[in-house]
Amino acid sequence: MATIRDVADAAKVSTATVSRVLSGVADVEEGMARRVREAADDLSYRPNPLGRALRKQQSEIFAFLVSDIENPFFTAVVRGMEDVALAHGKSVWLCNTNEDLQREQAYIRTAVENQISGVVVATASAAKSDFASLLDAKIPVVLIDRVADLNPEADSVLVQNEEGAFLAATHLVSRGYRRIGCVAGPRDVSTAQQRVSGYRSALDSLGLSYDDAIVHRDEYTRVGGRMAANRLLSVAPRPDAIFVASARMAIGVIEALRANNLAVGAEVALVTFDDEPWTSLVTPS
Amino acid sequence: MATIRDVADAAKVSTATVSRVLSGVADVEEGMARRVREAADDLSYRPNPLGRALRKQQSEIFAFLVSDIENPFFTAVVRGMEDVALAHGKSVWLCNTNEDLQREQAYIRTAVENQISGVVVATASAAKSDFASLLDAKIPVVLIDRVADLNPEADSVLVQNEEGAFLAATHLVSRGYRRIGCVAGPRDVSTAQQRVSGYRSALDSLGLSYDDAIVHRDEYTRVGGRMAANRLLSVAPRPDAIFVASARMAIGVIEALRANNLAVGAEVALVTFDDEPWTSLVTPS
DNA sequence: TGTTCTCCAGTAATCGATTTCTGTAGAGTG
DNA sequence: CACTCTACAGAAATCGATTACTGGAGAACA
Repeated sequence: MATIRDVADAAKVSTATVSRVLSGVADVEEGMARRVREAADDLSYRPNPLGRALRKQQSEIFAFLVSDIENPFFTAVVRGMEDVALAHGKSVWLCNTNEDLQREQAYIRTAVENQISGVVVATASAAKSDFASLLDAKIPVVLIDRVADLNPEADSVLVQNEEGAFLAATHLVSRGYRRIGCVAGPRDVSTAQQRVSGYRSALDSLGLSYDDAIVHRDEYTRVGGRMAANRLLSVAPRPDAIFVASARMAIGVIEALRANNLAVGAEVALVTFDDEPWTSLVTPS
Repeated sequence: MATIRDVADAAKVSTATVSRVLSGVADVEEGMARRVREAADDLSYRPNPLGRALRKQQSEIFAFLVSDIENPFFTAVVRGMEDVALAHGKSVWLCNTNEDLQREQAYIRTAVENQISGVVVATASAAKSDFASLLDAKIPVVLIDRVADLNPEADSVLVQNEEGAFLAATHLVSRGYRRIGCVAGPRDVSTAQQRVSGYRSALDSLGLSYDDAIVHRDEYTRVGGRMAANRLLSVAPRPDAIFVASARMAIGVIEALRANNLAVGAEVALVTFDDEPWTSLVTPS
């Protein structure tokens, strides 16, 4: 691994000149500049990112704090981020917080310490996630998919959760279902709140009453879906349709319906948020 | 952010002593050591990882080079790696090579430059992936899921691909199917080679002949599965069963069968490698 | 008492870059 | 011709840690 010293010696200039030539921050006499570029090329010199970050107090690395790496929605986002970052010569550091606030805080601390140049984050908790330490360190933050109550000023890229849920519930009503249950995500995740809210306002606007007994929350996972569905199906009178707030959960919900010998789409209708590859395989799709 | 200088000043000792106390490499008089620990505590000092890595020529970061972040198999691996790394105070840097050799090489270069302390990798190509530069830099490498022909000495954690494929094909034969096609992964990925090999030896051992015309390879994706299946279904005589070498591909295969109005499990039987959540939802499961 | 050894803490070098400071050569001006 | 200004390159400081080297104090021993 060649260092800037090696390049400087080969080109018979000082390290300052090498730095100036390669970063182009100041004018350097052309003959000298050419010698430097040739030496750098010969030695296939690449600046040591650690030395550079230490001095500049800023690394070339972005972090993506994702709440659940197994969620296909986020993996798709990762791919996009990485394409853009790589095209700009930066790297993406992917951190799985696992919906755990402490783990999120640990990663935030690591990001600050490593002088990460920017953070994209899907928060673990709408109410309790806090990015003040990043903002204090002047590290740009972009929220994705989920908002954070403590940092309302942060930039964000969101899904139209409320509108989507409204459409889904409206669809069920338009097909004649009247007692529509809801399997939703955790209470302190913003997307879960918004989807329940959209579901509720659809019922309201269509003259149906909202019934808390048939709205069940659990984790955004297959197991969470199954457990919420089991609670939901034990309520009398049983719902004739279910709006599920996540495709991950929908797997568990369908399993629960089958375990109860309820024909999906006939005895109990189902609409889910998200789009995962397998949704084309079930009947009805 | 407190630095070692701040701690040294607060405890009225030199930075060398602070370093020695906190890392415990040498004996320091107890009164002094206590002052240092208290000062570090008061200032909630945490060593700057960049400064440390630069001096020690070794960071506290592991990298996981994954060939396809959207593959649930790898995301499950990521979660496990992260649990262990975090318990040891290390971080995991996740890099999606997207089955692209150039991207893999770019990430390897970045890993070397950042003096990463270890790399786990699912190779992009069995024949062409090369980790010599990591090994030269004395960075430990562990291969996961896929082997690399150029680095046969590397440690690896693998799946029993050949055995699994053997069992799957044998299962189909035991159910009475005789013309068993195969939808496999890319030719230069080791898992794909091994799964085809297991499929083939099952046919051999059961007295069925291997027919290259009904073995079709494509990318380990839904689209790859659909395309391979379409090619497979156009062969006469048509196979009465298919061994699919990946669950991702199986989604595409099932779609192709349906598009051709072939009842899955009746007209054409199907067994797939892997286990994804949705496999319980299709009929037969 | 003088010499050697051990213990331990401070000084300074080091990792590899960037950037401020300093100095020199040549051009421009009165 | 003397002075000022500009351009540009090298010297040195800096980022924040670790660690080799240095040196002083006290113990051990002759």
